[in-house]
Amino acid sequence: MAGVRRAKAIPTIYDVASRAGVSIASVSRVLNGQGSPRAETRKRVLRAVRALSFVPDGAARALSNNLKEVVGVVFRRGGEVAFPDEEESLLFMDVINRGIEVAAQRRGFDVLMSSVGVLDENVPARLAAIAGKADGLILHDQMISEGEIARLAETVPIVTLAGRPTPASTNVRCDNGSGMRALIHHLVVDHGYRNLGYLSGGVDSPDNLARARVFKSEAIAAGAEIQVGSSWQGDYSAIGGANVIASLLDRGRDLPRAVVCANDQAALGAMHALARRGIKVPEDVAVTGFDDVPVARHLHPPLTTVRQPIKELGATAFDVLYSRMSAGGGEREVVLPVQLIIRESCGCAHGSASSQGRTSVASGET
Amino acid sequence: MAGVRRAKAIPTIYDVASRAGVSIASVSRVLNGQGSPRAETRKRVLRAVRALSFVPDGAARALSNNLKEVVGVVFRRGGEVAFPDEEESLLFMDVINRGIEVAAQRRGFDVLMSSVGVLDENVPARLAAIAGKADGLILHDQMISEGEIARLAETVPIVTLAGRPTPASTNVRCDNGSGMRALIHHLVVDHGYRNLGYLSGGVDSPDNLARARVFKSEAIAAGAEIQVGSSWQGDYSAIGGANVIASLLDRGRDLPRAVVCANDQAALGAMHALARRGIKVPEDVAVTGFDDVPVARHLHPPLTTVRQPIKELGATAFDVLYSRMSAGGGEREVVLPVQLIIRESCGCAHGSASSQGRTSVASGET
DNA sequence: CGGAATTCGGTAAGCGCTTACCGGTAAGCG
DNA sequence: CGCTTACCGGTAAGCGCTTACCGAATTCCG
Repeated sequence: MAGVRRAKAIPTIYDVASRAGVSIASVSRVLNGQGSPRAETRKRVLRAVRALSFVPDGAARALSNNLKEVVGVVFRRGGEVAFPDEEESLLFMDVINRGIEVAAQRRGFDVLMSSVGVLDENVPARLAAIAGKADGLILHDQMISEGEIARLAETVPIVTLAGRPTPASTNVRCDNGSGMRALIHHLVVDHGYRNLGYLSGGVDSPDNLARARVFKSEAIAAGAEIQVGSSWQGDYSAIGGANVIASLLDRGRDLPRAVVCANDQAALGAMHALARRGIKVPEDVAVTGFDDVPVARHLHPPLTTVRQPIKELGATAFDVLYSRMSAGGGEREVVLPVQLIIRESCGCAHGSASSQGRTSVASGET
Repeated sequence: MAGVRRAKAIPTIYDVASRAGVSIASVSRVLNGQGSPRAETRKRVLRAVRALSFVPDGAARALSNNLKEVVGVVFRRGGEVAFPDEEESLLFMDVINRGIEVAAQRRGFDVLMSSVGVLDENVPARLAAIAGKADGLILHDQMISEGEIARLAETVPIVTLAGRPTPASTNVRCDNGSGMRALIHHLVVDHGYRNLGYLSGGVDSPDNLARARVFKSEAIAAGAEIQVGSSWQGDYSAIGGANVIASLLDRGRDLPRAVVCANDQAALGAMHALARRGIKVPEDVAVTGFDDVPVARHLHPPLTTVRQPIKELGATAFDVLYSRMSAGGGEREVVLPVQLIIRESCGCAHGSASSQGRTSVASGET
């Protein structure tokens, strides 16, 4: 525990009260607009507040009100950054967080951020610490088991992002199914690719699982061949994506006509690896991503991907959490629509219509 | 004020104590590792804690310890986003925030984020609200007057980023002087440009002022002509930068050989505007930025700029704040070194050494 | 084996705020 | 003019936790 302990005596409500010549109740009342203090009283209190630069202590208010007006957001801090472009992709979460922040602001809440390192042990304890400082929690990724979520959810309302709903928590995610469906349709039907590979993301990621599932069923339904499996196992990172491609090539495997990546970062890595071997994208192999992080449009060629409504994801997470806090319960899952963003890495020509919408909304299972 | 009020009775330390058959003091002691509870006692407490999923209330702890272990970070939420590339540039602050978060983590602190809209009135009140919830404050930008900072600083320690030191607060910034000096040297001496314009940032920004000042003195000392003034007034935004260039052109003014922009975003806007008029960068006009945001290297041509140690800026801000919290007082200003990043927008050829370091450290005034 | 030195752990006093409750004063009314 | 009704504002309890203080139980030593 830190050795900090503020020393200087900062003014309390008692100081204000005595300086204004009223009781602490009156001070509190004028500060919170409760009751109906006389104009005279109000004026004196306000004067004293100003004179002392009084700022009411949030902890005391929270304790008294049983409401902190703080929502905790926990996310994973990545390991090392291997690709120069990767760092900015990390910012995917930052955009979500902005969304959360803006939504929280509307309700007078502030956002308490806390990252946990990939190799931090005792994550549940860290989460509990945050939980104690907040009225509710938003969890990025799958950072703890469902059982642990359930247990924590007994203490604070919880909303997960790109996780899995539990009886005690709501999950907010994008419509992986429709996105992948639209993507495969474009690749197989529009471009006529007959052989696709799925470069997967984290094994335990629900998003990845959903994308993989739809990839398979949709590609097969469209009559294309697919390549999946352990040699196609990535981890959402650029370096992971590059490794998959590199080792496939090292073992002399034939690459499919199109590599569908679980997310943009993996696609970025894959494209690097391909470029290093002199394989042309999209002429030799098409590559697609998922997410539409800002850098996607700057890649060479610009990345065809599925856009997630990133900011809305965050805002929705907060709104759902807020309603859980006030009402309790609530839906188990909220699904936001995605949009297919066609650029050039899929094989579409430079000048062609660069963005074809394909939007779908769902609110049940995918 | 929100109408939320948690209903479900969450367990308190009393519940734990009675379930474990000990006093609340003992519970507190085993939870905080104070005193020397007997193994038996400890075991029973821990069991009860587990059984109840007890999480100590942060507000109560904070109140009792007079330490919240929370640091508030306040930043400006931008207005509308005009250029597609701009959104990601906004993330400049997010990187700083990451730095803060990581440093905070090391001390067991969490970060309370709060943005204030450009047109939010009553900013001081919002700041006070954050101040009440935190042990210290980190302020991005110049969001309130020095007088207000001083007043707030009576209540909580304050560190500003890219602001101005006050008797009561420390400022953390990068070494604008050396960066600008290196840049001008490169432009005038290496490239031989004799005529430079400074596309300025926000008028009241200390960073902008410092950069402008050194731009002038250095360019003049090097024997170059300069263009500055109200027609060169931008506001750090891409749209602002574009407008400056556009209106200069509209009025038939001759552009200088090189446009030195106050930051990367303005440079981005300027390059857009130039491109729209068919003016070639860097052949006709060279353009440079400041900050080295991630997108800088993706521009066409890649942007020559001055790199700020963004993450370190954040980490340093926290460290300084932390020492202020524990010790009080502390230095008035901390200056971090920058590095000139030479890419192509200054006129350097594609294949040439793409990054020439020029680093300098300072810790006083620039 | 008795008294002193230790150890543990319980009791209670806050930390700074909100608010239920109630008493006092002033206004309203017959 | 006396009594009821409102209206203000003060007193005090309590939010959940930490910890100073002290008594009880245990251990140690002469």
